[in-house]
Amino acid sequence: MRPFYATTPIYYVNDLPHIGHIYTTVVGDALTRYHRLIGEPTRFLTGTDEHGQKIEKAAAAQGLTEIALADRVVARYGELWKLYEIANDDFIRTTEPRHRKGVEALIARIEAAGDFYTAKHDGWYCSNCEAFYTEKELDEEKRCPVHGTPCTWTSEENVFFRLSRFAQPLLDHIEAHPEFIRPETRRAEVVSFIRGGLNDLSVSRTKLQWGIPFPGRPGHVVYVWLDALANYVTALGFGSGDDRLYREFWDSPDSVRVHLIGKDILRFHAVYWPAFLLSAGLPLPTTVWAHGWWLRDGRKISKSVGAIVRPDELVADFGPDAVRYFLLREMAFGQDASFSDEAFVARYNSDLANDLGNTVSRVAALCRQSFGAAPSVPCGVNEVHAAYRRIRAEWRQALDELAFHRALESVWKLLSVINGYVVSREPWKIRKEEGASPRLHRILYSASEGVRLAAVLLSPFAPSTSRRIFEAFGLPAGEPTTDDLRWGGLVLGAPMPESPALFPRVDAAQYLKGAPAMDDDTPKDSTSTASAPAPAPAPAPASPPASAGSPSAAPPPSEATQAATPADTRIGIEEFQKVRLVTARVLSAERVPKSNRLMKLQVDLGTEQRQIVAGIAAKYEPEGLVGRNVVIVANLKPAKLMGVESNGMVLAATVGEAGEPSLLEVAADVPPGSRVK
RNA sequence: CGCGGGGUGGAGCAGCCUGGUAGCUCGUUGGGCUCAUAACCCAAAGGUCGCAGGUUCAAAUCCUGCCCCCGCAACCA
Repeated sequence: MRPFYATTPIYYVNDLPHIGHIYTTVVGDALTRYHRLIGEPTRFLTGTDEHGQKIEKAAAAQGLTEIALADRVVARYGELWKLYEIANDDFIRTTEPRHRKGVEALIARIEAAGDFYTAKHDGWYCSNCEAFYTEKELDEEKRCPVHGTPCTWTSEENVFFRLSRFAQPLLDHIEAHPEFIRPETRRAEVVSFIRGGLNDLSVSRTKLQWGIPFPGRPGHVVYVWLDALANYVTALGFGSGDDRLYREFWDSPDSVRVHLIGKDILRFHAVYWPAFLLSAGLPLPTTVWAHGWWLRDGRKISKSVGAIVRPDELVADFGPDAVRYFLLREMAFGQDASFSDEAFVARYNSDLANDLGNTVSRVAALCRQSFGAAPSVPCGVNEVHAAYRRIRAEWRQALDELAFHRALESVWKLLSVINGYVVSREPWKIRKEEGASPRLHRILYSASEGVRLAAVLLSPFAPSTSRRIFEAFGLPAGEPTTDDLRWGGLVLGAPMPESPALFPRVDAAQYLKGAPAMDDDTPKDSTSTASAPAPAPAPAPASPPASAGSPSAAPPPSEATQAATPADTRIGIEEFQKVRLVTARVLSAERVPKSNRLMKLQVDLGTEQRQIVAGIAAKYEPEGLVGRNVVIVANLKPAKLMGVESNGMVLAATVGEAGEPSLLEVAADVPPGSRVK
């Protein structure tokens, strides 16, 4: 019995929960449930990363204390995980005393190993990333490559970690443990990164207060990543008086320790974290598993159809298991996958309604009609049983490789075998001819037992659906155990309650049309959102992965956090008049080189001529622009876009999801420079 | 040389690590069944596995080069 320990990254509380977070967490939950099902001691951890400058700033901006801000987001995660039936054993917050103690203990060990030193560190610092960049990484404006915001030349004394010492040990470890970084492509990525040379890592900050004070270095706060990564052991009681869990799940030769992460935070988990552990003389994780990203397939049909359906809405409409199933089935684990409403509804109808739901109700109905209860004569030799043995092996192998999509495929194979079996035996005919004969009992026993076992195999993925299936066959609805994986668990003659359809079919066309319509028509009076779990964090096309937040992670979150405040955003006429709108004629237009959106325009304002850069190149051709009479904002401060100066702004309507521009134009006889108001 | 993903029957994908009859879902066509959520079962049609070389008895799979799509980022002042 190898103890199994799975973790998600701890999520940065400056970020709202999105599909990436949900995905990683659902994966961790399913994986842990699987290991529990096969009889291993398990532990599943998730949590939140709450320190760092971004939090400090965000809290200040909202007039809250940092901890109050974090509390809010943590509450949200709590609801979300409940909604998705995430059975995490623990939830760690980096602001908890137990975490701080653990971090101090970890640092003490690294310190004792002599792997810290203090040095003056200057460089270009991005406060969003909380990281330094080299000249090379910045553009001429010294802007951060991640955020595009200006970096500041900063000079501070930092504590450094001798990361450079660990290049070879890490390579050796990776070499000796093929399962350490998966999938393979990620492993190669890390190896080449390490071979490129490792610089010592600055692991303290003096510019902020919101963090764990660096032991023995007054004025220094522990760098967020060193702080955050440590959660995987601090949550087990590392460095505390009671480290039993730590000894069982981490510091034991048997235990299997899996970090599930998004591929964007690979470096932190596969290089920095193991290096910290090596230095501290602690065991490394068994496997760092980097999954892919959920991309949004936006362009299939016109934008009005199937544009945006958020996981929240899907859960409301279809239940958490449908979403869990979709996430785990649709993505080949490790690769990117795309999230589209069409695919969701298709899977829902064909897999969940037709295959799973229908098979359950079909077999259950046959039993009820024939016996008014579960079959009471067992059967041990039949094709369902034979197929099950094969399928269970496939299922296990797939799950041991974290190939959730294949494991689910196996379960569906079993369903198909059951359906084929039922058709070939035609129990409805037997019932008419022989009544409730022993033969009929045996046949329906095989089918029912197949359904029960399918539900057991499905339980890590869709726990509540499994329970409902058990109930339908009069079985106890608890979490299944190893014994339940054996053929023969059906309770003979158990009363079978009438049960509603597991997954009622939906009309795909109607649904895809209907869903966005609600978005468009309803003028969103803010009160109507009350029933929806969370206002959708509406960001762009791709859902960034679930990151343990910070440096490499997603762009700064939108202001959606404030949500629900129906502030009066109307302005007075005076304010509007500050904006000087005039008409202008386009004299010439050319694309800005290397840009796919920017167009450089020379326009005539009547009294003057000026250059404006507009983000319309995706839609308009230069030739088609010349001579047009457009409306511009004339009194806008000049700015540089991709190095090209822009003196004003061309007005255009923004159409649809993609934000396609449609130029505002006025009649040809309006002279350039006419005031627009 | 910014980072990354991908090109496999009509659509969406798996298989590639660990070479050896090309597989799944949806769709199409024909048949069956009527217990079941207009669900289910059987069968069929449909593929130069992006291109070109190479390694090999054998390549979708390994190596080299090339072409093409897509996402992110940089820019929609």
